[in-house]
Amino acid sequence: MGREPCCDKNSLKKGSWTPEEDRKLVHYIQKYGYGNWRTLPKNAGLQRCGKSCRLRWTNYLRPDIKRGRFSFEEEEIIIQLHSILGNKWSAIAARLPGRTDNEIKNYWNTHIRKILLRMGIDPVTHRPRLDLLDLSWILSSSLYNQNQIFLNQPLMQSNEIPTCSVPSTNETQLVDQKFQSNISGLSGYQGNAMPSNLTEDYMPLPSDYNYYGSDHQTVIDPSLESVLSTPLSSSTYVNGSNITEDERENYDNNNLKFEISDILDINGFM
DNA sequence: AAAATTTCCAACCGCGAGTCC
DNA sequence: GGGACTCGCGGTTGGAAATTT
Repeated sequence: MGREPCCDKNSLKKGSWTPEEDRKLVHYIQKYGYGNWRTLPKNAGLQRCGKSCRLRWTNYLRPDIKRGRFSFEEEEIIIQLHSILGNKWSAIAARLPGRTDNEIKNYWNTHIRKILLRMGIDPVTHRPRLDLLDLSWILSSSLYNQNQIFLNQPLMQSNEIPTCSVPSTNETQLVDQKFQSNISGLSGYQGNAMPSNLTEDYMPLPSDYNYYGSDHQTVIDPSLESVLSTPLSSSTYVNGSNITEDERENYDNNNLKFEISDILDINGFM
């Protein structure tokens, strides 16, 4: 009748793993493999539940795990796949060699989700929502106060449809279209329900631009700088060349100027 | 310098699907 | 056939580290 419980929970250790426990787990798996998580802890001399061992191995100890910050390309893939798959972290992780579902999930929740919310994008639907846009952040930014770049930025191309000052249903749609168009210009991102015929008209950004990367907003608001930052790696590729952190930051900042103004026709709200 | 607050992420929890007995 | 179990997944949390006051 059934199986024995996988472990006696009362005698098991919980919490952070010690280097010694890691060593035991790695040593055992290297020698015998990890076929049966139920019996592994006992055989390996660990006072842990098999579930905890599996998690520790798959999320941390596996030799093929890539550690360090996510690259532009990886961030692009995550956003693109999330727009298609939703919170299917394991499915997303399957397409990012060396990254775990837990790591991607954490990165999404701590970095990307915040960026999308500040930009007025619903992180669930990947569609713009004005009620999510953090206008206070835009208006209080040093960039706006000092240079009013948002206002001076040429918002539209001559062939674009002008927006009116009071958001109407049509304008909401237009903002939506402009938003999707800009997002679609970012390499890799396609979003949902993007009107494909608008793409070229509304694509002021280079094809290798990354919209999430624009959250390196030191110029806008230094307090937000860390939002996209992850430690360790000191350089990143942009346009096929290696750049420093500062260069990446500047790159992102420059793109933000375009991005916010294009996403929202700020003039219409002033 | 210290306290308070925020951020980040490793690890835990609970659930559903599939498997075992 | 069905209850007990494993496995894998996604959501949540605890606490360390970083940042701000």
